[in-house]
Amino acid sequence: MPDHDSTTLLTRQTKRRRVDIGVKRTVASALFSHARETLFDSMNQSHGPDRDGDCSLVSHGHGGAKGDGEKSNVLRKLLKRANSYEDAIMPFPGATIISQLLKNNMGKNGGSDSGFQGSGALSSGGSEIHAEDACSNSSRDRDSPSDCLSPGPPLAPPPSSSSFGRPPPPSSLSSHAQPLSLSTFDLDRLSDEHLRAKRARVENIIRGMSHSPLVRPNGDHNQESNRENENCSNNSNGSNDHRRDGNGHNTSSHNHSRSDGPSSLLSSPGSRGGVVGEVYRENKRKQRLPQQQHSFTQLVCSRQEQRQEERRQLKLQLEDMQKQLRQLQEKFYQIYDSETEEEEDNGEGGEADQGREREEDGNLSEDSIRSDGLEERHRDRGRRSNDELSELDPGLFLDRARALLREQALIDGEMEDDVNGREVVERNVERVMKRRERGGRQLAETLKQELNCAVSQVVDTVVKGFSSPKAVSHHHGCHSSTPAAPSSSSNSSSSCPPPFGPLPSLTPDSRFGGGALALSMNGDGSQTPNYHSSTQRLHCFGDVIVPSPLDSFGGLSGRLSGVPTHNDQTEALPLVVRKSGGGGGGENTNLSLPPPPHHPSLHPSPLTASLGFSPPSFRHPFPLPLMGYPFQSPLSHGGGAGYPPGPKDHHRSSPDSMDMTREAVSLRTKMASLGGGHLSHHHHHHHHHRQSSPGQHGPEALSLSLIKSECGDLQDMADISAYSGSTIQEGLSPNHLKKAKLMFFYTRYPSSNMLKIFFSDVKFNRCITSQLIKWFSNFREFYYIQMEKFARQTINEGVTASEELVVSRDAELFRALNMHYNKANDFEVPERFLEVSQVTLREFFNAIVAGKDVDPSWKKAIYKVICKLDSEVPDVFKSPNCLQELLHD
DNA sequence: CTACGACCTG
DNA sequence: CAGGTCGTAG
Repeated sequence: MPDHDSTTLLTRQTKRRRVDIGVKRTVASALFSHARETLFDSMNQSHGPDRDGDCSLVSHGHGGAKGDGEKSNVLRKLLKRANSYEDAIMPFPGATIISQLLKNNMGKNGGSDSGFQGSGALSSGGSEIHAEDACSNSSRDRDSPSDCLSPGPPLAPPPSSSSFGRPPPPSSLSSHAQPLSLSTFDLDRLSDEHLRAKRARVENIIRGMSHSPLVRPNGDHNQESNRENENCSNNSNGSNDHRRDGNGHNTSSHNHSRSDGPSSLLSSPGSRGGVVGEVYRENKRKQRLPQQQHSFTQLVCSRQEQRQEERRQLKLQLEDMQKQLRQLQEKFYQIYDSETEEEEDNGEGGEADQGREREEDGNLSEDSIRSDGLEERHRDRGRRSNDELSELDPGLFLDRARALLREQALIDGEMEDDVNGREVVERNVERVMKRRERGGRQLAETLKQELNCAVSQVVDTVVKGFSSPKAVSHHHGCHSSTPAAPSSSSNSSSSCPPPFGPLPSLTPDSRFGGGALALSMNGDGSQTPNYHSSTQRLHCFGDVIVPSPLDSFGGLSGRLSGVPTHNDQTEALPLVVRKSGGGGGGENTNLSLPPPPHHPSLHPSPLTASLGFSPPSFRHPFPLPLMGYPFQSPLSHGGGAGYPPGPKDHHRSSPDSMDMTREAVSLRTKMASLGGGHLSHHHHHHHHHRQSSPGQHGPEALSLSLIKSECGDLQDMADISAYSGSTIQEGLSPNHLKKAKLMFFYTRYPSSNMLKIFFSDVKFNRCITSQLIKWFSNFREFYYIQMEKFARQTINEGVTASEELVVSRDAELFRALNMHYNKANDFEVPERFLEVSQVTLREFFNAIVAGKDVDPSWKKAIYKVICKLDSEVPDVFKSPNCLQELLHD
């Protein structure tokens, strides 16, 4: 028998080789990348002119394109300087504006806490920003001939190294530190007097800005300045350096040590090093020197003032928005809290798990949980006070959100970034509106996310335009090399998932079991569908996952010293997440996915924005409970025994068992399971399930969904999400699987129509259908394998006549089959199945004996025969409760 | 092009 | 069991 097998196998094996793992992903990513590109383009366009304008401002009279470039550089330097000052003032230079805003809002609760969060945001967001800026800078530099090194390699490496090097370092501080080192640019030529005067002015301005609302345009500036420093300051022995000894001394020698981690905190951004770098700098200097300091100062000042004005306005707007957001969030949280409490009872038990579940609930599956409790919420609504209701009303929400978004968009427009921002906003709004029509509640959920995303995006965009109008690179030279797919996918996922920080961060934690750490992550990563190289993934994890979780969870975990009230966290989280999530933060959410940040993609704002709206499905934080959940578990223990739903879930939940692949694989099932438990009858179960599952699976689900948006089409996803929220439950549960197995005793080749009839309790979509079909396909596979195996076995045993073959209930073959399709043995296998099995076995036997198995497709004939042996499936199977009825017998 | 099935792989 | 590929049929 072995001979046959081997031959056939060999003949067949020649073909398949998986080249690409992510076809579907490609599609999604393509979308993202496209969006991103669009964004970038628009950004560039808008900024390009802007840039020139800026230059003109400065350079008028001094003439010459070169002059412009030089001046702009000077300006940048000045700005940088200002930023550096700010940094000194600001606890977390790297923090994004949003985070700053958050801090402000949270300010009441406590500086320390807010600070912490900010730092968290910084770690992830900051790095990204840096990277982005680096990219833009590099490109920009290229523009000016004299100013830069050749476009190629020299420039490219630094950015990437910085981006990669930074995050990994355990302490988020490292990221902060970078910005600080900015001071080392070469203004050596400038006289001290001038410098001081300038500094004083800038400082004043900045202080003023920083004092009130922490909003500061630096985020990008820092990055930019960093870049600048890298480019120009390396050789500066600088008079400037005296202020920051740390920076000065480490200029060239320590530059590369950034990646080393903490030690590099104060080190300057790194020189491109080498002779080339020196030459490059020299050129720069020469260009700049000729310029007149005075005019510079004035120009700079005026420029600064203008900016300040704009900033102030922006600031105000942002603050407003933040407040509104906060309100919304609070509302949500209120609801959420109440719900969670209700559901809390479900607690699955183990103390050990408690902690984790909590975390997950808090962070990760907030949304999911909520979505689960949609129905309950509805009821709750009735109980809630009117004002709350009004607040919660989706319509109101939407309106408000719209207004906010529009406002922001307008602002953006002023800033010249509007095109993109607006589009993004509008799109988001539109989407929101669409959803509204679909399902009220879900909407709210989504809206929340949308708002966060949109706001963050807009803010980012605006800020960016502000802080680094010139920084806008034509292109992300760095990115170019990056695979669009990965970054896009990750981004997409990230962009929205983190409606409230928790989601993203949680994933990582839960997934890796908190203690997992980078190492374990790596392992997991490898299993995950390949989005990026393992290395990249690792980086991502290190970057995103580690830092953000801590920060975001700080409150929950209690790691943070003065964890403020729950509310505080909620507020802060979203922002934090947003930052990270939005730009790179998204990565958090994706966590599992390769974060865009690492890649050159680093474009925080643009990417985020684009991602934000792209895949609606991604945004859904739905728990996507695994199929593991028997709606009847409570009712029928018997059924449960066979497929212990609980166990499965637990198993998956456990960090060790976390098998990305499996998880990913089961996406469809999970999605289906969303509604799975639900069946009209047992709402309780359903809820219970959800609760437990969301926490446990939330992360996976998210990542999965992201990974395989496949199920597809956005359409499907949307449908699913809709279902989850609505009464129409959809999804395949373990019970469905069991039912399918039992049905296999009657039919081996059920038509899709039949499946629809017999799984009427499932909302059918492409995914579900294909999944069911796949199930039966798998059943058949097993069935035929067994048949062939036993046929060969009997042949080997010397049986010569197929007539001797009889399949009885005590036959080994039957036992094997029964074990597979009726493990619990609680179902009486129809006699017909025995007959069919016997026929099949004999067919195989005869075919093998006849030597037909040499033909690669020798089984087809058998299939043809067997497919005609399907019998009617009892009507009982049409009932959703069939399992109970059948098994009880 | 989609749908479906077989086959292979994990 | 699910994912993927490939081949085929409509």
